[in-house]
Formats: sequence, C-alpha cells, structure tokens
Amino acid sequence: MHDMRLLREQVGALRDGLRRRGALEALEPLVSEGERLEQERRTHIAAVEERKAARNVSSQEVAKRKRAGEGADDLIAHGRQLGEEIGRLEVELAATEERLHRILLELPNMNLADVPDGDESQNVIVHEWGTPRSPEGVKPHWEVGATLGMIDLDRGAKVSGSGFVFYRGLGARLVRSLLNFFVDLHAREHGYEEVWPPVLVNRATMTGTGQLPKFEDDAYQTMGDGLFLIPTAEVPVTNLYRDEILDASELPRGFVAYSPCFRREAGSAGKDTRGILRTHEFDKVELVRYCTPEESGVQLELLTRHAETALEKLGIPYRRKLLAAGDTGFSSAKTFDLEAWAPGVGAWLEVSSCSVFTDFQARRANIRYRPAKGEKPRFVHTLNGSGLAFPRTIACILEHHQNADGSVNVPEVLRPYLGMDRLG
RNA sequence: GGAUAGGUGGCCGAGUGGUUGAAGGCACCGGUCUCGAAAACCGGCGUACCGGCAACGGUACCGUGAGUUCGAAUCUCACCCUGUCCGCCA
Repeated sequence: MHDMRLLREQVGALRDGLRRRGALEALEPLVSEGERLEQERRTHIAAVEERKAARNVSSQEVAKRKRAGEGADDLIAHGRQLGEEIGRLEVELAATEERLHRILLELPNMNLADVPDGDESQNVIVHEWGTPRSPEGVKPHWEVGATLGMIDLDRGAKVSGSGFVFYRGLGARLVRSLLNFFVDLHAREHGYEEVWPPVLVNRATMTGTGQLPKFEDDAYQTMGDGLFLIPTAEVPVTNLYRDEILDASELPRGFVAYSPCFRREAGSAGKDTRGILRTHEFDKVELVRYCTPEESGVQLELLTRHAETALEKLGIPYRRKLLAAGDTGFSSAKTFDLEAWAPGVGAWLEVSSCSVFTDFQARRANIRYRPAKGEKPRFVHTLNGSGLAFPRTIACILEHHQNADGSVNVPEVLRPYLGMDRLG
C-alpha cells in the first residue's frame, strides 16, 4: 500500500510508476478519484474536528456549571446540536476514507529505478550459472518419477483432485531431504532464524502481505472460521512482527520457513500443467528478510545469492532474470526470478522469485523500527524469496542428473539426507 | 463446546460518567552529586491524523465494533483474544 500523501504530493511520480508497469491506462480512473478523495478527506476532517473541539469546550463548561450548582440547559442543547452535526459529517468522512483506502489497496507498488520499463518482453537475463544439458535422450521427470515410483499423479487426482500429488517411496524421502537440506543451508550457513509457521491465517495477515483484497479468488478459505490457507510462507512469516516496532539493533534479520503452499490457480488452466510443475498444493522453503530502507538494495542481492547457492549446491544450471516493471508482482518493487534448466521438459523452470517490497508491505502490515532512542518509528523494508520451491527443483534433479539407464544420481549435498547416492 | 475471571502506555498497575493522555511503580534518556559507579534527588519519556514555514494548536486512541449521553477508559450490546476449571482430542 502506498502512503496516501503520495496522492497529494507526488501524484506525478505515482503515474510514472504505473506507466512503467503499463498499468496507467487501466488505473488512471482510480488515481484521479484518489486525488479528489484525498482532498475531500482533509476538508471533512477539518469540519469534524472543529465541531468536536467546540463540543469539548461546551462539555467542560457544563461540568463546571454543574459543580457550581448552576443550570446548563442551553449548553446541553447546543452540545446536542453539535453532536448531530458531527454524526452526519462523520458518516460522510467514513465513506470517503473507506473508498480512499480501497483505492490505495488496489494500486501496485512502484518499481526501483534500475528495473526496466515495459512488459515481460523487456525482462533481462542477468547471468547464467552452469551448462544446460542437451535435451537429447533425457526423459521428462513425470516419466522417471512414475518409473521409480516416486510420483503418483493419478492417485493424487483420485484422492484430492486434479493438481494434487502423492510423493511416494523415494519421492517422499526426497521431499523430506530437500526440506532439511534447504532449511539447514539457510539457517546454519546463511544465518536465518528457523521458523515453522501456521498455514492457516486470518484476513488481516493476508491483507498485510498484499494477497487481499485483490487476489481473494486465488486463495483457499475455510468455511465458518474465515481463515485462509497460505499461498506461501511469506504470508505468516512477514506478518510475524505486524503492528510491532522493532529496535534498530535487530535489523537486518532473516527468517527461513518451510511450508506447504496452497493455490487455487484460478485462471492459469493450461499453463505448465504437465506433471508436478503447477499444482494446488506444493512445498517450498521461503526466505524472508526485514531491513532498513537504506540497505534494501544490498539485501536483495544477498537474499538472491542465498537462493542461488541452493541451486549451485544441487549442481543445477540456472539463470537469473530481472523482471521488467510490467512483469513484477503487485507488491514488489524489484524482482529476480531464478530459472533452472529442465532438459527433459526442455524449458527453464521458475524455482525461485526474489523480491524487495520497499515499505509497501510494511505499511500495510504496520511493521516499523525505531532508528534510535527518541526518534520516530519508520517502516522497515521487507524482502522474500524462495529457497527453493520443491516440485520444480525435483523435476530438475530427476532430469539434469538422469543417467542413460533411467536412474538418477543424487547430488552430493543430498546424500547425507537421503542416505543413498543413486535413485533407481 | 460449557462455566468463570480478565483485556489500560515498552513492562507492572490505579482509575467515582465531567480539565484523565490517563495516578503510582519499573525500565529508558538527560542532569545534580561522585575520582568513577551505585544510591538519592530534579527533569524528560506514546502513536496517528488535521492545520501551520515553525513555535505551536486541534482531534482521536484505555482489546475491536456499535450504542446511550451535552460529555464514556468508566454504562449497554455484539464480537475477538488471554487465563483458570470441566468436557473432547493428535
């Protein structure tokens, strides 16, 4: 969410930001309405507060007279009249503020200066690591997974529905190994605090990270309790310190959390649907960082490197892609996608998305820090990135490390966890 | 799920419907004292919004939301959360 002062003081910059995303045309009506409502809001506040001040003076006078044993009927009548006016004006003010707030919640974040303008065609490959294996002779992961008894899509569909998977035998063990490998890597070597979050969260939490109100259709919801299944651990973990003020000495700090992720994927039918590439429930280890505004650029690089390290340790070739403004997510100011090469599918798979949200999430979630004793609290900057998503990582392992006989070499770093060096 | 007790500032904790943003204590910051520290004493110490170049003024906030009233931390209702006991349960 943006500061509403933006509408008053820097509306030009806001429009530029939306234009860079290619979203100005669609959102211009909201922006101009927001500008108008922002002024209207202040006019209403002045009118209400003026009358409240008068009422307070009047009420004090009533008290004084009553103590002196005098009558105060005239003042009481005056107060009643003021009260009625205040009531009317407050209804108008509330309507204005609610509409203004709704508009602010619908406007996406602005991108940092070094993010290219335009749509996804303007994305930039920043660098590549490793040598992509030739697709020749490599079976896709769903074939290998089925042959080795690791992935059971049919029964996933029977038991839950399309887009749900059973990992079985070595598949289940591989999932468990990845969980431990990723969490150990980031907690022990990269200094993150290990967190095991709840996967059901309330509406305020979902709003804090930007999933609501705009993307309510994408989330699974419980009946009766109004809870949501998280689409990523980013949601509960970023909200850990919602409505709190941190001490500057606590920054920067990072959290690593494994969680299952639940996504309805409304509207993405037909995209990457083969195998386990896009499912309604999948596993992921997520990295979340809080920092001061001054260091968020450096922190994004650090976080992205942590995610890349995971891929490098698994020996999977990947590339880092800087997303153009129009391809950057709603809440993000700058995003790097990490894409790993899957020779069996013959495609680069997005296994991680690392973003800095500037103060956009922190303002929504009201996460602040105090720079120094006696100073005013400021919003922190939040960042997050996958470190990594399991299914696509599994696909890459099964394809990139595949042998001619259909067996798969286990990456060195997973051997202690898996207890073997070869699948099949 | 039932019963019951509660939710007040960073923490603890007072608070009769009328100068209560809120006593008192702790913590913290500054000062006096001291060679230094402790103790003692003095002073300071919330957040947000509106107006103002500023000084400053105004408004709101005592779990949340409605209501009663000229006036609500204080009264009424609903909801949320926490503690305790009972029931159920991995």
